[in-house]
Amino acid sequence: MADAAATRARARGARAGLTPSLVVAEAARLADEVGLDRLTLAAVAQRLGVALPSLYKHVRGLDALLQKVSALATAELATVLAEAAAGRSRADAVHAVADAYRAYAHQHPGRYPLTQRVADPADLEHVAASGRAVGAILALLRGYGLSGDDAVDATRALRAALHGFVMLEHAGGFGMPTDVNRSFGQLVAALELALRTWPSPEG
Amino acid sequence: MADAAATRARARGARAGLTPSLVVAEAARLADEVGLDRLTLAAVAQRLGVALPSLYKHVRGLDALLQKVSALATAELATVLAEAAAGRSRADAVHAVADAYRAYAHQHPGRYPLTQRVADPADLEHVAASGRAVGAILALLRGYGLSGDDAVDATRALRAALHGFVMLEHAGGFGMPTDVNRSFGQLVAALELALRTWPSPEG
DNA sequence: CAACGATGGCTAATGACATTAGCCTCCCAG
DNA sequence: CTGGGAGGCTAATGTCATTAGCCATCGTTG
Repeated sequence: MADAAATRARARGARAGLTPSLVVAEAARLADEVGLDRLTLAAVAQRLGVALPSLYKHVRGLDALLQKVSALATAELATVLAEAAAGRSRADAVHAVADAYRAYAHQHPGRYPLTQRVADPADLEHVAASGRAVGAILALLRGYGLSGDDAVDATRALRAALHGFVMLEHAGGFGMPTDVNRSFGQLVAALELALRTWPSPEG
Repeated sequence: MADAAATRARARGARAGLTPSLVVAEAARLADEVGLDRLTLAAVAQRLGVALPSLYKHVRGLDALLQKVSALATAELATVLAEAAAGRSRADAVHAVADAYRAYAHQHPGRYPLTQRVADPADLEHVAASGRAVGAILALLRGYGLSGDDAVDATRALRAALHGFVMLEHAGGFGMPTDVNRSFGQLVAALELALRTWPSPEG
């Protein structure tokens, strides 16, 4: 493996050539492979072929690393959602965005939960990514004529439903063998129905 | 404090009088006070006035303790939901159960997330508690004439929405100052609306 | 082209935890 | 009153995060 060769080379003095971005990218990959709970600085260092403390030259510590992976994942999710919404509107757009959201969570089970971390206000890229993600949802709602507090309520409802579903799904919380894809479609359809008469679901 | 006195007494040989239930109860209390992430065997032992390894006479280890707290919390939540549903039906019942669910999550921020752990099939009490919790939701749906796969879909939708909302809320994911109670009410109303025409939200 | 200083590796030390092993006392059953 | 299980304990081990401090490298600069 190239890693072992590189490690041997560095034993003679060569450098590993790490950067903060490389460390974050490897951490994100690792999280998806082994699970967020097993994302450890020790494991990241091993995968990068360096000793654990070397990582501190690139990230402040474990929590800062998680926060950076959060920023990365949030940016990725925002892009995925925006692409799904492009060229669609109303029910079509809602289902496309919902499916894209769930697909991202499935493809990146390790980093997905980190997308729910609140951005550090000092991390402008992270803040911007969060804004883009919420913006993708808000854009959906414009098709229903929603804005202001109503749009905030509807955004929260969509986020809660999507997040809750993929979390329960990933936790294995759906015991019954009943088709999960169908359940998800029903949930999204239910919300879409409500959007049509928001904010007075009664009418 | 009595704890210190008890500790001194035991230094002379007396026993602490722990039981698995006492340990689990203290762990649950601690989780709510300091957060699930800071629930540690070391902290539980300290609160009970014993050395850390002593806990192993009562629980198999940290993960087993978390699983037992999960069983406790699930049972509590099931009771809360059943009581909320009692004597109500349709929209009245849906809102009461939803409010009770959220209230439990607020009152027990540490143990609430553990209610989403899947029960160990060997832990019959835990399995029963999970069944009661799902049963409380299913009971709601009978008022809408739902059963079979439709009821499964609707149950998943309700659980996902409720779980997602309280998780985002607790994570501080709702940045805007807009009234969160109102948002929750809107979400529940939206789902209730969909239940009326389930499983074809189109109609 | 050589010296320099910042950069990016490293080892060593510390401290929190979980876990296991093994000891010793208490308390109850006989 | 006595023997043994139950329920405490200390000690040892291993993993991990974090900090301190060392040293080689490499780009820059005189």
